[in-house]
Amino acid sequence: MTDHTNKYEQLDEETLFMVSQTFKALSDPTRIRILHLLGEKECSVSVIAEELALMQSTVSHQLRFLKNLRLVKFRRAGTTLFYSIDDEHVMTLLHQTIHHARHD
Amino acid sequence: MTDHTNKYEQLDEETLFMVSQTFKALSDPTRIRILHLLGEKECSVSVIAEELALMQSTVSHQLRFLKNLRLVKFRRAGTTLFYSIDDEHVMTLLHQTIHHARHD
DNA sequence: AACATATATGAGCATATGTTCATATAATGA
DNA sequence: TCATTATATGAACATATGCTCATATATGTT
Repeated sequence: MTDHTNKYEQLDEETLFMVSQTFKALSDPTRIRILHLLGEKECSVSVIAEELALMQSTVSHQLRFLKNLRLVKFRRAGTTLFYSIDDEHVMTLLHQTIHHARHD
Repeated sequence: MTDHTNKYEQLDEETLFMVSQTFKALSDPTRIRILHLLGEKECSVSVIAEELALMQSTVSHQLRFLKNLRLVKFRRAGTTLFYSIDDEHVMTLLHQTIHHARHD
């Protein structure tokens, strides 16, 4: 027999954690600006800092955060590290939301 | 002439704020659980508290937060308030991200 | 090796966030 | 009106967050 009591199915702990982490990454203006810039072009830390008028330290801290969540990756060229997007799905979320914010 | 310097176009302040607010709403496990439940069915405050094992006060505070951002709405029936989803776009973001979290 | 350049990191600080407790408000019924 | 039920609210508190400063690390150059 099919269960017709229709009890609500909770989100499991692990999914809940992953989902909240993903949205947390996108909830800070600085991180949004960094991701949006990296969506346009691969950038070094210093270029990000310059384009967005942020302290090098601030950028570096936020890049570590984004790297831990595997939203960005980097390649080394001498002493310079070039960062780029590593999660297209999250960029899709970002672009959808930017579009939504602008057209409502 | 077209500008070939290809300067990066910043996100404007207002968009940045709206986008970060939207993601902030989705960045907390309690709010995610509430929204996910309301996505299944319209619920009173006390039912939400019971189903999710949360204090009535906690639910009420979070509902105020979500109501301020117009993510939920409510209708009154006597002393009971029935809350429901008021932003399908944000629910789409949530469901996409849940799906993504589960299938990677 | 000594130095310069690019980036990373830890500590300290101010602010933001989420929960709980106690209480207020609102609608209903006796 | 008084009591009851459902919800909202403010204060207090603990924790999380993001920035800045100072400094460490890593690579390349002379």
